[in-house]
Amino acid sequence: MNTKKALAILKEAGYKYTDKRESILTFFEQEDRYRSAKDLLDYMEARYEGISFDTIYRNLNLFDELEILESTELDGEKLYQISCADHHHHHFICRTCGVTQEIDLCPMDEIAKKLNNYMIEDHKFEIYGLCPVCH
Amino acid sequence: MNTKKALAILKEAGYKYTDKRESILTFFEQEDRYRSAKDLLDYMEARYEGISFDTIYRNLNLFDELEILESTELDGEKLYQISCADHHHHHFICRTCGVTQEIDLCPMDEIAKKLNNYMIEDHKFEIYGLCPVCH
DNA sequence: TTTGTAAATAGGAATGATTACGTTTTGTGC
DNA sequence: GCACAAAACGTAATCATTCCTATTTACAAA
Repeated sequence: MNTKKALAILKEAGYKYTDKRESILTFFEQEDRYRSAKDLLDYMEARYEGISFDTIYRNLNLFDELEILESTELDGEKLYQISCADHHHHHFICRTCGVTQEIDLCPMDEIAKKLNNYMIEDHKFEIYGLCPVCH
Repeated sequence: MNTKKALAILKEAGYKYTDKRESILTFFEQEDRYRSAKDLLDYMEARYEGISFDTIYRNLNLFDELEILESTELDGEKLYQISCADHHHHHFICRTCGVTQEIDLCPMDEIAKKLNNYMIEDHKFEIYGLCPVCH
């Protein structure tokens, strides 16, 4: 995923192109790791004085829906990063810097068989720790 | 885990025995599924007029630390249930009623090998959906 | 049984993340 | 350029949780 592709997805879905949206995408493309709404707000406030929470959160939710971003929830805070692959995968997540490492192994197929009468909607498999740089 | 064993753990760790703590344990023993702080508060308020948030949250955190309860975080809310096994395991969790089904399969051993330079602290593997009763 | 004291609780304020909402501004198709 | 719907502003509200101080209580030692 890159800014160009993301703006195409937005246009396709009938959303407007704004400079704030482009900035948000640039932020996530540059960072390429999990970042919080607060992190984005700090970045945006430096560029757009008086930007509102509404703009931050509305766009984060929108981009998440459109799968331009992927999200997770850690210690009571939602985190977002630029969508990193088009196939099913999981992540190692660095608790210090938010960097992720893709994990392609997923045990769901095996497990689904054992949950016969259960309706499985989704699942979360994440590994937490410190990346090589942070420890 | 049952109330008796939990009270023994409390005593062992030097914590006091109070009727509120016993009530909290009774609640989770009866429920035997993930419940929120709010659920517990409702239960406790019916029994102890004017019980404070502090008592609810302090004891939830304490019981979680002592592994009398196990916890997870779902949709921005912490959930707790009575500790259900003494070996490593994961859960299917029903989104409607909070009932859990133990999953003994864990792919971490295989994955740890692939994350050579990473310091792995912990991991979360949860399956969400509807239990046989709720769908 | 009484007493000292550290732990537990009450009551409510504070915090932090997120959502809501009425008003104003701005992109975009015509 | 114009009209209109979407986006953003500014700020209040909400929700879960934590924090704080005064008061009460459980428990152990005398």
